[in-house]
Amino acid sequence: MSWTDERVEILKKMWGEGQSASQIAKELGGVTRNAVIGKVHRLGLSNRAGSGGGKAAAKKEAPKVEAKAKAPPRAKPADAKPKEPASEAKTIIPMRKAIIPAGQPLPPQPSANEISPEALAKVNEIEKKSKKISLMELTERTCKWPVGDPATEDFWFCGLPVQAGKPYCEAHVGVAFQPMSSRRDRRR
DNA sequence: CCCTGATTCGC
DNA sequence: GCGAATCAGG
Repeated sequence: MSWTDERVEILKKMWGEGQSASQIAKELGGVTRNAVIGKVHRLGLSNRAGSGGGKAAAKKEAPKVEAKAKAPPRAKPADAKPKEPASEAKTIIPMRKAIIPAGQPLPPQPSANEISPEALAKVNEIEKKSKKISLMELTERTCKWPVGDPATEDFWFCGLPVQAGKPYCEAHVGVAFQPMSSRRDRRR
């Protein structure tokens, strides 16, 4: 496949809409996300926040001139801390009080100190689908949200896949961490 | 592990 | 110009 005008247009459009490179690649077909990213760069629109008139694109220099040989030195931290989730903690629901050091800006203060009903409903749903894994089955990419009573057999961990470095699945993240604000409006 | 974009460099 | 391999991060 080659970058025809049409394909480039689609690329520009989708990239402008904030679509990810992989999504664009998938849409276009015949190209990988790397190809898309490469093209984006070549087109000079890598920075989605195009400098509309001013060239303030001062990025940090990356003097990494690695030899292109083989066997790159992969850093392996080998760091594994299983944390300590269940322990006489029936109600682990993190309640975020006002533990903010005074004198801070606190820009987005939505005065909503409750867990959104949506999030709760979501949790109820996913808990049905939860994998009910045990403590030992927890990995870095399984939701560590505890469900049930640790003192009984009715206890398990959600176990659903987490996304980024978060300890919980998407739904539980929503309950654990108060969203800065309800984001129900989408710009488009 | 999944994902994201950024960069390099042989082609 | 192209994009796989790699890097860097969530």
